Amino acid sequence: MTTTHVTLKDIARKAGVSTATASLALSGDRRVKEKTRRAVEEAASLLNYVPNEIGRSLRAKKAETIALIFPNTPRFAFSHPYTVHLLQGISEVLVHNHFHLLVSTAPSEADETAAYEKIVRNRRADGIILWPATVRDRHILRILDSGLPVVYLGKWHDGEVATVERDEFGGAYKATEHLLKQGRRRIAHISTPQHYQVSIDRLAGYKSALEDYGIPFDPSMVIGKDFSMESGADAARQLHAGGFVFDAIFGGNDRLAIGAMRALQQLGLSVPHDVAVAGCTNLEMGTITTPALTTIDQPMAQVGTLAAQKLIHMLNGEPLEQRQTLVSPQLIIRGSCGAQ
Amino acid sequence: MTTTHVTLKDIARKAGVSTATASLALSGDRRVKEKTRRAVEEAASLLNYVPNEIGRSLRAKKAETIALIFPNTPRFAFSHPYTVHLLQGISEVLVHNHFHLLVSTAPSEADETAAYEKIVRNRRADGIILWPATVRDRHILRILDSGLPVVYLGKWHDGEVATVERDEFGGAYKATEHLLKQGRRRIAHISTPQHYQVSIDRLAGYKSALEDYGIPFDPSMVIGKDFSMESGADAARQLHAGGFVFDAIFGGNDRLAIGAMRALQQLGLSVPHDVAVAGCTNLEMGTITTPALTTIDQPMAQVGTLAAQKLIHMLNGEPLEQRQTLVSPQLIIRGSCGAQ
DNA sequence: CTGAAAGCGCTAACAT
DNA sequence: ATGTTAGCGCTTTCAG
Repeated sequence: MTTTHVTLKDIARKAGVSTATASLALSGDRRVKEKTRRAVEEAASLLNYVPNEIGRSLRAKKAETIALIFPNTPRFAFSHPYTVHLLQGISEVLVHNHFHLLVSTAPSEADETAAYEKIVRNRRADGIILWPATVRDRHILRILDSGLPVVYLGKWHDGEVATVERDEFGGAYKATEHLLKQGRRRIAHISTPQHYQVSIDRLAGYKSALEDYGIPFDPSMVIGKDFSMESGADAARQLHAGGFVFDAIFGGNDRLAIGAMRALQQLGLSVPHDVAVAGCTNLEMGTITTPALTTIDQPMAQVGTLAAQKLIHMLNGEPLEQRQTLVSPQLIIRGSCGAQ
Repeated sequence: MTTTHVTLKDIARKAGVSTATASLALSGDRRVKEKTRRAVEEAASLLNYVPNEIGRSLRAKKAETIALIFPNTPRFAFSHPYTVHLLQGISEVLVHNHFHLLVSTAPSEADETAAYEKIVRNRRADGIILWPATVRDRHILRILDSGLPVVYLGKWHDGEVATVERDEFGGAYKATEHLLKQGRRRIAHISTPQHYQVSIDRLAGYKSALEDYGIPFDPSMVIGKDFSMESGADAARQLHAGGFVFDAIFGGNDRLAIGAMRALQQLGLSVPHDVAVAGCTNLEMGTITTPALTTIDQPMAQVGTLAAQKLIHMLNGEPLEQRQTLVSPQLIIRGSCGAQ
């Protein structure tokens, strides 16, 4: 039960040297005599010395810590399907570089600013990986302005800020194109709330694919919902009840797509025969539907890895090969679109 | 672009007082004159002062941070189905108590000790929430011995250590009992690796229910697998091919149960008519199988909440109402067992 | 009511 | 080769 903390002073005394020498010895500085070094090391291991990183941080003005900031409540942050993969990718890099990971969420939607400020300016972290909030969020600017190194996980207009961005536009394009390639021409889209950049991008990707295939965009084929399976089912029923002619649905995420698919089946329609369905986010759930869901996989672990690496480079003062990185999604073809 | 950090000294100078007075003023100490306080506060807000928490921590010998330690690699830690809910529960408490959350994983299975030691003794965190490792993990003892307040998220024999434990035994019991109540008598169990405490507990709960209903335990009805759907399918095929008579399966987790269910259906068996299936862990995926999966829900967000609250109490030197808390799982009845 | 001084644990410039 | 000193930013006696 080692309750009291053993400090450098303790081991210096034990080894019969000054704290300065002890410090140098432990850092392996060659100015200190071999014999002294050994004495110090022995004392350290004997007393089970572990340096107090707070003291070290204060001195060095760095914390060897990076913060992952979600400008959202914990509830939102940790229910997002991407979060775990992101955490995994980030952790893998950090753990190998001996950095700590601080995970920060906001107490409430109202109270964001305070939370940001605190993390950003209190020197608890040397750099920040910032999850994008809703597009209107003005607080982000503060973080970006704070002077701390930041990697932003989304689109940013200003070429100065480092980003790792996934290509949601391209993903949506691929999914829609896949439907088009299966001969579908009346493709509906269930969109997620448009104050998220990803929602905007997915809608745009969908439109762009239609355009490239000469299909005029029909706003009545886009139906806006939130993120749940139930919403997807609603949307499908709504499309059906509205008497719209449609032979495919591109869901703004997998939950929407799965909800829609099941609702269609309950209405007696066949997927993919009557309506092909594609999703986006690659939930494990999509592997067990009948038919299994064609979807878009975003390499979120890779996003995390790249972001962490980029940040560490910045902290080391090393030049970045690219300030802004775009990672490519992958189309996962399963049965729900009729290919395969 | 606030690059240079503004310190207490800066605002003291600006307000024309000493740093001591400035500090007192900002902390709202009533010894300082109203007028001075206002001057200091004004200077602070003018210069956009945010206290350096590293300095404060060094002084106060606490970090206002708690660490969540997974004695596992990031890959393992963040692919566990419970993790996100746990994080959510913990974050919610911490964010309201102005604590930071450090999430710590191990670089590799071999390198655990170093990782633990560092977090535990370097004073980066004031307390620890510890995710259980495999039962043989001896390093845990070090953490528990470190003198830092710890809340352990599992079973611990010693009544001294604070725990928040979910009742996996009870969950397995409930699931098995539910099958028994549906009149099933030949219940197989697909178990997860037995070097995890939860696996042992679930197997024990299963056995105990059988016993209470007067069914002799038959070891050949337990088949050990890992965690995946494919393993569940394997197990089901193996049971089927082995010519065992069985009318129900209790899966050691939902993936195993779902895999098994689907394999059985592919073999032409009906679920629940021929074989009832119950799982355990309540994945969203279980809601969309046909039939939907009966399962056990462990309130992991609540586990997180309780653990964080308990730890904060300990840090505040407040007495704990209970050192060890057991949270109760809930049986979620859906179609796969024939009830409902 | 306010300021001077000390010190948390560490490291680095500067002596010796 | 090692020790002395100073200081990172903060809080808290202790004097005044």
